[in-house]
Amino acid sequence: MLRARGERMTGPRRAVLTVLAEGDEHLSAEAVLDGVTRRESGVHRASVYRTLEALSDLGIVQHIHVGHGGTTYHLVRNGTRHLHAHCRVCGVVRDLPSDLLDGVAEALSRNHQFLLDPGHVALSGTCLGCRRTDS
Amino acid sequence: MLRARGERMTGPRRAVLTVLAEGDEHLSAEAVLDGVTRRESGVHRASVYRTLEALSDLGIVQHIHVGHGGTTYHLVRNGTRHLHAHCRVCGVVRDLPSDLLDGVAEALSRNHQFLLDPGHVALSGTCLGCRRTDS
DNA sequence: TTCTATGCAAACGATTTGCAGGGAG
DNA sequence: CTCCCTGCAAATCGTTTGCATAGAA
Repeated sequence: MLRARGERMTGPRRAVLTVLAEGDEHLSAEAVLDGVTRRESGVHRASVYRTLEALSDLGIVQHIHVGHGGTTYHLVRNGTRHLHAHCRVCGVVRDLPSDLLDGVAEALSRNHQFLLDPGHVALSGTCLGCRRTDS
Repeated sequence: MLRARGERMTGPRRAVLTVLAEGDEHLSAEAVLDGVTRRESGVHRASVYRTLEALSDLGIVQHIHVGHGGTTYHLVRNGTRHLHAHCRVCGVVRDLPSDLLDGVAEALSRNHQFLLDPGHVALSGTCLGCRRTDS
C-alpha cells in the first residue's frame, strides 16, 4: 500500500486505506467506518473522517458529492480522476470516462471565466432501468 | 403572484413565494426562512421546508444541490430550468445557459443508458477570480 | 364542516470540534 | 523527546417527523 508521504502511518489510516482498496469503490464515510471496524475494532468515527480528509488533501483519495445523497470516497487509482453519474432513484453511482466533459469545460472556461472541476460532483439523473420518477 | 394550483394559499406560503420572487435567486432554506421571518414573524422553520418541498413538487420552485454547500432554491421563471455552476472558493452560484449540457446528455443517453437531469446539481469549479485552491 | 398546512418540540443523520493522552518518527 | 494522530464526548448544521390544532376552501 502507499507509503507515508510525509505523513504518519498509523493503524486507523492503514485500515481506511485497506478498506478503500478492497471496497467496491464509492463508499460513504459510514461505510468506510463499518469496514474499518470489521477489520480492527476501536477505531473512532471521528478518526475515519479525519483520515479521509487528510488523504483527500494528499490526493490519495477523491471524494465526490452526490446530490441528495451525501459524500462518497474512493482511492485515486493510477492518477485518474474519472467522472461519475448518480441515479437519483436507485442511488447507484457509475463511473464515466474522464474526458466526457472536456468540451463543456472548455466552453465554460472560454465563455464564462469558470474553471470546471469535472470530478467533484456526480452528474444527476436516472439510469434507464429506473426511468422517470421525480424529486 | 402565482395562484393556488389545487393547493391552498396560506400566509407562510405567500411569504415564501414573495421572498423567492424578490430574493437574489439561489437562496438556501435558511436564507428563505430569514427573509420570511423578516416579513412576517412566527413562521416556523419546518413550514418553510415543507412549503419549499411542496412548491418543488408543483414545479414552481427548483432546488439544486451544491457540492459541499447544501441545497438552494429559486423560482422557476417562465418555465426555464437553467443550469448552474458553483465556485467552491467564494461560494457563488452563477446561472448557465440551459443547453450547455445537451451534447453530454445525448452522449450519456446513447452510450451509457443514463438519462441526465442537467439542472439538478450545480457544476463545481472555481471562477477565475478565485483561481486555484483545492478541496 | 372537512381536511390540509402549521407550529412546536424532539428526533435525526452526517460531520466537526475541544481536549487530554498515546504512539509514530 | 516531540508533535501528530487518536479516542471520546459533546456540539453543530441541515433537515425531518409525530402530534394536536388553526384555518383555507
